[in-house]
Amino acid sequence: MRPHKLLPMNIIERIQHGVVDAVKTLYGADITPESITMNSTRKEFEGDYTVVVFPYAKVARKKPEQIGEEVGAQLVEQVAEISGYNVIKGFLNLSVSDDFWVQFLDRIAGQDNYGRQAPNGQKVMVEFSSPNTNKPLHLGHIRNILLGWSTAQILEAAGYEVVKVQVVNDRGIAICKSMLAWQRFGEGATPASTGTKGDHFVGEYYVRFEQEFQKEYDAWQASTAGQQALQQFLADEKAVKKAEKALAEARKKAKNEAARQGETYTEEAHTLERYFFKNIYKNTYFNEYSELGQAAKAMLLKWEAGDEEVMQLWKQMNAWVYEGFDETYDKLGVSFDKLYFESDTYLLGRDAVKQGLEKGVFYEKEDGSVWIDLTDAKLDHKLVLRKDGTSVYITQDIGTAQERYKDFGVDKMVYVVADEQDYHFQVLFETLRRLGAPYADGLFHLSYGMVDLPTGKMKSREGTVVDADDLIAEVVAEAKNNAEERDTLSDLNAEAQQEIMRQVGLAALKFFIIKVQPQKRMTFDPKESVDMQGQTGPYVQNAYVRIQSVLRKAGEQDLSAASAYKKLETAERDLIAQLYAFPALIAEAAEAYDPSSVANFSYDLAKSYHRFYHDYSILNAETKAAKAFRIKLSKAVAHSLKLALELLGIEVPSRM
RNA sequence: GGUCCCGUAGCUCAGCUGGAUAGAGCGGCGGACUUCUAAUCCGCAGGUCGUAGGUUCGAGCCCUACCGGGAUCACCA
Repeated sequence: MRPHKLLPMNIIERIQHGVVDAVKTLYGADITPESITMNSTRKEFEGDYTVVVFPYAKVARKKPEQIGEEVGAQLVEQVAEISGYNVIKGFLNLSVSDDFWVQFLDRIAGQDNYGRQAPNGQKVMVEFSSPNTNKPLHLGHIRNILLGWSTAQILEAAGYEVVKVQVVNDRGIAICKSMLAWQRFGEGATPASTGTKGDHFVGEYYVRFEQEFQKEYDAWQASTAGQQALQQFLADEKAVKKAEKALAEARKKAKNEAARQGETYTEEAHTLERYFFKNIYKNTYFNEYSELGQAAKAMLLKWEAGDEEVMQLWKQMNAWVYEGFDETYDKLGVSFDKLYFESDTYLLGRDAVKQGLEKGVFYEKEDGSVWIDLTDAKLDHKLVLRKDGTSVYITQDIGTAQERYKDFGVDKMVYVVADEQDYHFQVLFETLRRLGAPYADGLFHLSYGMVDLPTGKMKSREGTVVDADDLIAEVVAEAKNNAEERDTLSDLNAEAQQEIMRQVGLAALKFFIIKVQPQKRMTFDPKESVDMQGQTGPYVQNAYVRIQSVLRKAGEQDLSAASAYKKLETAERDLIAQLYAFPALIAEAAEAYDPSSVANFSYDLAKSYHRFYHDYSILNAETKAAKAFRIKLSKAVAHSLKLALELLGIEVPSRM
């Protein structure tokens, strides 16, 4: 056996350097290691890694096949870990020695933290969830929360110190609507008195407000004032033309939608009059005529003035909501290091604007409003302070970013926010950059696509929004059905069973959502989300559970015989190679802020293990060495499966 | 109209900095449990990678145009 010393470079880098040397000595050409195209060898060919040698045909002035032969021969000679090669067309397939893999497995077998990088001294903040406090969490929040949590875990594994935060949108007209409705129609009811979860309780009053407002608005539309508003609009040719264009598009969409759903499309639902009242005039009505609108606005003013009664009501309602949110977060298994409340931060940022104005980052218009000119960054002019000196959304975000930097001194900030705010974050980041924020280069908007249902978009107005709590209950119930059919847990007490079903059900839901790349819009089919077979969370958990079962049966084992195992099966090499690639994959996932790649990795690893498990016996392996080796390998696979799922926020049961 | 994102099998999705015959799962069909958990495994069927050009030894991936879906272009948040 060739002595193997631990080398600083990994096998991939060693191959690359070997190729650089070979090309230099054989053909006298200089290439860089990064320029080499290297892949894992495809299953149908022999080998572990493949180097593409087409690009060297020019400098070598030889056929790709010949280059492959020459480089391959030299690599076997020069790189100790390469045991053989074969060439097909321009592809040089390299085999890594079994020795190397066996020793690698031996090395990681003792590492409790394999896959996790040492701290890199950098600190990153991840903001996610950030709900409004006027209604409960829904499916969209779940995607956000899972992405945020998972990204935070991945960054931590990659060596960052991570601070998880959210901005709670606890103020504004929305919560005032809930407050007002409760005041008028609540008759002193509480979550406790009605047996309702706090966030749902408050959400009901928000809905109630909207219903009452709609009633009021409908009546007004028929009134003289309403008809006058309509006539006035109809007289404005330009406005009508514009509306008709938009209306035509809306009709087209509605028709397509109806056709897709097999429903009938009615023209009456899309008249110009309806369009006017629904899409053009509603805000004006709310702000200028609506009694309820006036009352809600008055309440907001009182809140801003610190009116005691309003403040008390506000605190009460938000407290109910937080109680509900906490329950949902608990069920999802997520937590935060710090909460920022909009009621505290909404006035921030004005000082920053003043300083920026002095530095010339912003400019003032004649009316006193303050703007930033981002046209040279291919963006537009953007208002940062109204003429009356009050702030807008982005002002607050500028202030909040600075506040956070003061609080934690982070190097990076990741905002997990849906892609409808892409433009906002471009503007925000560019503005912070110009203000000279030291963390400017570390700003990242983790933008994700909306979640659609098989029936189309979620629309709160049409009641098609999928509630987070309902969804969680559903997947856990489905896990329970599955478990009962299987009857593998009947010797456990009810509590232990329930815990496993919770873990399995949530695994199905979480994996289903995280496996899709963030930037893609995703279709959420409730039926598929509770699937537990195939490419699912429970499938990955099951691989782990099978290993635990084997390990239980194996009992305490002396695994030293494993090093005598000399000839690896293909399935075993596959598994070890995947384990080998794991740390780099985590690093890439962290760099790209992409949890979906970790989900895919976990699935691939589980799949390889399931196949291995099916094809080879572990406890009844042909030799002592094979048995010890396979137990060792299984343990290492279990460790990486567990870590991978942990990075996705998925727990692993030891039975299921 | 300007800008951005997406378009891969019936459905849901992978496809790493361009590399071999484009891969999984679900659904369909057919097999494998007296043997370590069958929430598993194996086989079959299923594709003009939205369309048309271009760059390249080589394009699902890069460039251009177009088509389809979505978002955004507020002194809303």
